[in-house]
Amino acid sequence: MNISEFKPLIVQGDSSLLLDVHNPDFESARGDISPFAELEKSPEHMHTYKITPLSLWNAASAGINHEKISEILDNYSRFPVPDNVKFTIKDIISRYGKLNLDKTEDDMTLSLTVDSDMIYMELSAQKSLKTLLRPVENRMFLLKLLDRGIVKQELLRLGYPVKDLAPLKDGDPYEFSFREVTESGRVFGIRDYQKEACSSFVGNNLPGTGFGTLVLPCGAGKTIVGMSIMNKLQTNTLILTTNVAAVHQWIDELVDKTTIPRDEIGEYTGDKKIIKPITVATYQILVWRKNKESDFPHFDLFRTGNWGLIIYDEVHLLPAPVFKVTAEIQAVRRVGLTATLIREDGAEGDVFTLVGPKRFDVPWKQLEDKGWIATAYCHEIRIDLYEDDKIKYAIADKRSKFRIASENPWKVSIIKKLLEKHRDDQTLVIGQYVDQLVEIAKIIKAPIITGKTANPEREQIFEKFKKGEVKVIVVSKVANFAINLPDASVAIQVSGTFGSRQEEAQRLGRILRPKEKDSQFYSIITRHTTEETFSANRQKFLTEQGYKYNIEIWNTKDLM
DNA sequence: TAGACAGGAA
DNA sequence: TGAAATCCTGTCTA
Repeated sequence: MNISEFKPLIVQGDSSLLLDVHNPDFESARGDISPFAELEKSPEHMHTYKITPLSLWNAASAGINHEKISEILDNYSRFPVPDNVKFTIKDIISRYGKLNLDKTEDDMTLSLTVDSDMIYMELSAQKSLKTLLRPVENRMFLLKLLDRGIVKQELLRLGYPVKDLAPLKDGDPYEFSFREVTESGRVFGIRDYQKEACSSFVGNNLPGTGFGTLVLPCGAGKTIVGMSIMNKLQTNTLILTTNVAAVHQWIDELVDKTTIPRDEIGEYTGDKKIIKPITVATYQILVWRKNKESDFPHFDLFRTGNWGLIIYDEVHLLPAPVFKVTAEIQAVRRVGLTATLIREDGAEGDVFTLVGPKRFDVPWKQLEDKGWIATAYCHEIRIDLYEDDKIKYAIADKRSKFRIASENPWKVSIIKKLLEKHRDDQTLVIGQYVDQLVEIAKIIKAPIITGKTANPEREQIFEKFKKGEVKVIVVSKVANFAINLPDASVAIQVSGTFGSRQEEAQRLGRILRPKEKDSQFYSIITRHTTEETFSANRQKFLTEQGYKYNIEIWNTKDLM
C-alpha cells in the first residue's frame, strides 16, 4: 500500500498531534489545525503540534467550537481520535464563555457571572480571590473596576478564561483620513487581508470586541493594519514599540500615508518626551526607573492623554512590567501586533488576558501565493568539524564547544561557494561573533557592520548596497534591530544564538520584503556538535509559518 | 544645545 | 548555557 493512501494526522492521547509532511493532504491539514494547535517541533518528516488550553481558548474566542475541532481531527486522523482527547477539548473549550465580566449600574463596579454552580463554588472557596471578588446571589460576584485586569489574570491562572464584555471607554476624538496618494507620491491602497485584520478587531463595536491580538508576518504591513484601526476609531492613540528606529518608522509612515501633520505626532523616547494626540513611545522608556526599588515614572504616559487606543507593536516582546500597567487600564481599546504569539518567557497567558485573544492570523504561505511577500527557501547546510579542532572540541567545556562549532573554518569555504552561486544577488552574511565576522569580511573582501560601526559609516555602506555598488555586506547582531537595513535576496547565517525563534524570524523577515525575486536563507551548522541540537529549535518558527526547511549535508572534500 | 561617551539594565 | 547589541540617563565638552 502506498503511504499517501494513509491520512496525514496522528492524534495521541496526550493531546499532541503528529502531522506527516509528505502526505498530499499536509497543507490543508496544517491550515485547518493551526487555529487551535501550536507547533512544537518540526523535523523533516513529522511535525508535532500540541493542543493547549490557551490555543483552544484563542480558537474559542474566534468562534470555533469543539464539534468543529473534533470534526477536523476525525477528518485527517489516521487512527481513531482517542476519546479522552475529544473529552478534554470539549471540557476546556466549554470553559470559555462560562465566566462573563460585565458592567453594573455602578460605574466603579463590575459583575462576574458564572454559568455553573460547581465553578461558582470553586471560585468562592479560592483564597487568592477572597479580597478581589464579593459574592452576591445568582452565581454572581462583584469586583472593583480597578481590579478588572488582576481578576482576569488570576482566573486564567486557575484555568478559567474570562469573556470580558464590560464596555470600553472612548478617548478624546482625533480626526484624520488616509491619503489616496502618499506624500512620497505613490498610489496607496489597503490590501484585502489588512482590511480583514482591521475589521476582525474593530467589529461592530459589540461587547467583547475592541481589544485583541493580530498575528501578521513581517513584511505583511503591520503598520498599515495599525493605521487602519486608528482610522476607524478616530481617537487619541498611544503606539508602543520596541526601539527608536521603529518609533521613527511609525512616525514616517503616518506622515506619508495619512493626513496627520508631523507636528501632531509626539515622540516619547530617551531623547524627546513629547506627548501629542498621536504619541509613539518605546517600551524601554516605560520600564525605566532609577533603581530596582523605585516605581516606574514613565507609566504616567498611560494615564495622561486620554487615549482611546493603545497599539502594542511586536507584542511578543512586551516587557513584563508593562503588563502590570496594562492590567490597570483594561477599559482602553488596545491591539497587539505580532508575527508570533510565542514568547520566550511563557507569558502568552498575559497577552491573552490583558491585551486580548488572537483575532486574526494569516498563514505566510497564503501571502506568498498571492505575491504579497516573496517565496522564501531555507537551507540548513551541515558540515563536519575542522580536523584540527576535533580534539580541542572534545576536551572543551560546554560553553567553548558552541563557540568552536560556530567558528568552524569550513564555513568560510561554504560562504565562498554560496557567494559564487549568488554572484548577482544582494547578499547579507550574518553572524554572532565579531572576531569571526571580521575574519570572514577580510577573506571575502566585503564591508562589515558591527555595533561599533558609527552611524554615518553605516549609512554610507547601506547606500552603496542599495545602489548595487556593493553586493555583499557582513553584519553582526545589529541586523536584528536596525530597521533601516536594506533589502537583500540572499542571507547566509554563520552562527546564531541559542536557538531563539524570535531572532530567526526577524533575520528572515529582513529578506522578505516583496520583490520579484524569491529569497534564499542559508544557515550553516557544524555536524555532530551542540550547534546541531540548537538548530532544531530555530526551525520551529519558520516551519510553522509554512516554509520548507531543507537540510543539506556537505562533504568537506568538495570544499578543498 | 548638540554631540560624544561611559555605565547600568534586562 | 554566553556574547553582543540596544536604549536610557547623566556628565562633560565645545
